[in-house]
Amino acid sequence: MSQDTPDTESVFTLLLVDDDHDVLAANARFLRLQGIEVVLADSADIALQRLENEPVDAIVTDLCMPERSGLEFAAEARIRRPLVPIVFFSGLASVSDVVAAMRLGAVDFLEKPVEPQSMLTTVLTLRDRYEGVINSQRLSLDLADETVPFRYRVLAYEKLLIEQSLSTHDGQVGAVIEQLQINRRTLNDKMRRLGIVRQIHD
Amino acid sequence: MSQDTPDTESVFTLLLVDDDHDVLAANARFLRLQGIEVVLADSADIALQRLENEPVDAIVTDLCMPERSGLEFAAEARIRRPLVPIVFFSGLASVSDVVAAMRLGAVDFLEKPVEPQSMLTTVLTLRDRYEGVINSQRLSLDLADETVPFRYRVLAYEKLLIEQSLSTHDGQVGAVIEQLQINRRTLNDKMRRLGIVRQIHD
DNA sequence: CATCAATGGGCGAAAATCTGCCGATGGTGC
DNA sequence: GCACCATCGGCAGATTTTCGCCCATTGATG
Repeated sequence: MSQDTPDTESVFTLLLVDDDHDVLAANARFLRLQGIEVVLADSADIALQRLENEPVDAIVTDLCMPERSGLEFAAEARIRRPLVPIVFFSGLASVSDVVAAMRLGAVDFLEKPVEPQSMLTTVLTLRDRYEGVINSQRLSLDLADETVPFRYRVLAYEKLLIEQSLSTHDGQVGAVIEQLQINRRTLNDKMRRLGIVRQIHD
Repeated sequence: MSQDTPDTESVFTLLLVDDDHDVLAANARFLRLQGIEVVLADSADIALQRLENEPVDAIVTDLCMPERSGLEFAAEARIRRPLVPIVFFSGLASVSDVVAAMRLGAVDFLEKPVEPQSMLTTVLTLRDRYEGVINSQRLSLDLADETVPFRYRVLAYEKLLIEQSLSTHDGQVGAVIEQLQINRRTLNDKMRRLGIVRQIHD
């Protein structure tokens, strides 16, 4: 509802990962000047921690990092937040790196040196998509915990999908049925089982 | 069940696209020797025609072609056959080309000169996946695609969870059972249904 | 060769889910 | 009031999934 609370649900937050502190700080400053909320991490481990503890809506990460590479990090991040878009950047990317990154669900791949402008464009695209697709629901569900049993994780995902579709269609169940190609009766049952409450905002 | 029957009831057909006739013919001969059903096209236009008129289960195409590039072709192909996997190969691929290709749903990207063996491996992978797809409807892993029906998206997520867990535990099924807290029998069934192949790297 | 651990899979009963049929509710327009 | 539309839910049969029991295979070990 409100918009200037420090952590509303409507704030779009970017997780920026780079082991080079100077580049990290410079990029962060630039993005913040453009009004993007940025969270920083100078290693994959830190990034994973932040990902678990803070609401993150998109990730921009370096590919080459000591200890854990960007690819490994992305794989881990994927487990915790399957729907958060990831953008890579790197100077020495081989074709197979790019393929691997895209397979992990990368949205884009920027080449170093990254033009501030092109990074901004990419991030703004992510934000627009975020605004468009998800309004009220936060992308980061608590699918985080690896100790959560398989069944519950799948249920959480089902719930997320339905809530997402509901919110993009303004609570229209009929539209959800059509989009998800799911039987009406089944959808009703699932909503009740998963505790999904349809709310129409007029 | 079966594995080396020359013409199984489920015929897997590959569409091979390359503007270089010699390369095209050579690759086709090689693949046919391996028992792959191959359909040829020496241009994007021809390929699109064939795609419309003949049953094609996978596409392998050159990226650089006169008139219409591999990317444009793939985009068109995508419209006509959204679920057919596409593999690109090219000698001079830029990062942005690879990104564009993967976005168009490419499954892999091979670099020229293409080793016959690696092309074969890729194609065989496609065929295996195709077999799995036959069994459990279709499962082209696309967690982001919103046009994919609910059920398939959930199945894709289940597959992702299991594969992730498998890979973090180095293929140890026992560890997966423990982590996901899933019944061993159920896991086995799901793996078979979802076409998950456990691969141990020693 | 016997044994053990890990895994895959057939069988079948129990459980869960899907889904068509039908009635109920609430809002809108005539 | 009545027709219409969108939605929800009970009921029950069809379908799918789960999972215990039991056995086969494989690879390592004694």
